[in-house]
Amino acid sequence: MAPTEAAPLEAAPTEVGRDFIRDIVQADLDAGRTQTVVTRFPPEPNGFLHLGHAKSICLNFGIASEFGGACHLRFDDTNPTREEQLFIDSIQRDVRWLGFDWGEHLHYASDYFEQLYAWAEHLIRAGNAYVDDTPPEAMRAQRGTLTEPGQNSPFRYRSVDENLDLFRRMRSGEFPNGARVLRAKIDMASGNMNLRDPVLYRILHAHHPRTGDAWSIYPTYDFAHGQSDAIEHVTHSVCTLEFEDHRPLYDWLIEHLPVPSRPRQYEFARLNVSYTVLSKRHLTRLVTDKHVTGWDDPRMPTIAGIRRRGVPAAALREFVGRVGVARAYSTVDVAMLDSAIRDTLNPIAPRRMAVLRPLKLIIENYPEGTTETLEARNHPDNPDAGVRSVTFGRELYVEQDDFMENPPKKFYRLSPGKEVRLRYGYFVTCRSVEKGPSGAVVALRCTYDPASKGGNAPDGRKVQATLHWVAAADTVPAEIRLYSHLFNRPDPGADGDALADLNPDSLEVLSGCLVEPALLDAPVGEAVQFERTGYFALDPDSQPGRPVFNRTVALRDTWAKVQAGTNR
RNA sequence: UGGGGGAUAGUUUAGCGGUAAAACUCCCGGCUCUGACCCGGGCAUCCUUGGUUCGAAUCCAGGUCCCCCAGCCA
Repeated sequence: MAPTEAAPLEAAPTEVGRDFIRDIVQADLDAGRTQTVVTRFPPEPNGFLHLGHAKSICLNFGIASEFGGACHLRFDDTNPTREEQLFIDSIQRDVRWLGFDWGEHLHYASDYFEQLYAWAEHLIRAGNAYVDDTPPEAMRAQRGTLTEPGQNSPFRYRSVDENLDLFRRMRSGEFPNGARVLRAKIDMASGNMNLRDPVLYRILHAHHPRTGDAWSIYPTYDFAHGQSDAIEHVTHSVCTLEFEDHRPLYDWLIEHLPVPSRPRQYEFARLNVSYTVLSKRHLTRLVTDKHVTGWDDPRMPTIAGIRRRGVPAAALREFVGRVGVARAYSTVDVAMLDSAIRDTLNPIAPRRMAVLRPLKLIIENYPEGTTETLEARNHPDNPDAGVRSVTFGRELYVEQDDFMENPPKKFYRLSPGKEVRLRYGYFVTCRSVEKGPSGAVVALRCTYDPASKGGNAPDGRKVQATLHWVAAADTVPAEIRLYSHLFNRPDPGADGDALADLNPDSLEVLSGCLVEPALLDAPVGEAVQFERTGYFALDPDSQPGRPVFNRTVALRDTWAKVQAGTNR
């Protein structure tokens, strides 16, 4: 039977049930509760975006594109005392780099200040909000505790007219910071602290990056967020778990205001990653206290730092996809990130040779004063990547780690009497070593087998190891920066101050590295594989003829594990 | 007896009454002109105690542990 017409008329089966939020969206669509899905990514522009934001960005923009909807980028700029244009710019750059497009939908909560203000008056008129003159400390005392109900403010029963008058005067700038606030009149005895007459507006004589000095009062997050969602017709307002307690307030405001749409808030567990921190507070401190060189320090878990390290956006998306979305508190092993980076880079990264810690190798039977050109593949599995020329000669450099004078049993690499292959080159055998005054090996004296040119011996004999190398006659000096975990424990700060857990060795700068000349053409930020070592990307700090490379991620190193095991 | 959430391998996640699935890590082995990649194999008292059921990670009841909330931050 040839079921020629069996192809379903429906488009490819929608990928349903990938996580509980997508389940909800699908169900809303199926039930007709939602016509077009609208999500939003709502950062406050007070810092750089990090891995945690990447999860939220992929979720919100991902849902929008999977369900044929839209995702807005909205700046939650309701607190001018901590927000800067620098962050607004960096956030847009990072979201774009991650591969997402908000189209026409670049919004700011500050765009809605006038509307929000009108709604505040609406609440006052309905007797649902009041101006409170209680000083902050007294207000805190009146709020009660987790186990005791709060006390009503003495200002709670002001007349609508008085409230309106005072609120307008707050707006006009008549009162100093902190003199009064506008509060929702809900329930001072609620078990949910957010419902104990939450503050909706506060007086802030501060210059706003976008509205300048037009306002002397600013809405709080709670008063701005849900209403902004409603104005933009956001259908699914996805945020992290710590806002769960705010949902009843979110809903209360939506229900008491004449908003144009009915958004719903859903929460998921925020991302935590081992050996790093993802709180703005900590990241800001790392930058301001100069524990790192900046927000884009390659050790930082920021998008900018990760990008500078050489990680492609696709790797971040892959990582986020592997991590999943759920409501359970969790900390992802940073090894999962590394794995996603390697898996993304392996099929596409061009191969090059670079010697990080050079050790001279002299081929005694190679004709002096001559060199030759060999062909090296740019990718082992992809012939389309082509080949390049590398220079071979009598004097070469190999990796110090690739030689041991007294090797342990499982050491495959070079040692006196041992034969190995130089990648794309010849078989060489170590005959003797030269030592410096301190007794350290400074050069290896070897012989080569001219018949093994290209990497294979005609007699079919095998070698256990293939080493990368660089020719003394044709090499470029480079600086290479090796990065490791910023913190030296998987849960920084678990015992107190996270900064006390900083890893003092998170950056190792290698200055005497030698790389093949083809690397001079490497584009900034795009990782290449240094064979047998790892993925590296050119850093903007590079000078002409003096490249600087960042290690994006190391290759898996089974030998290092074996060694670590035997040393124990 | 404040309110709100969460517990599935070392780590994330799937499972939605039919006898635990995937990725990462780790261990063993194979392959290899990268000790990479790749390919085999291994690694789970489903927090706990009871109950319902022919059958429970899934349903019910009671415990335990963990997280969030007392900003005029978001």
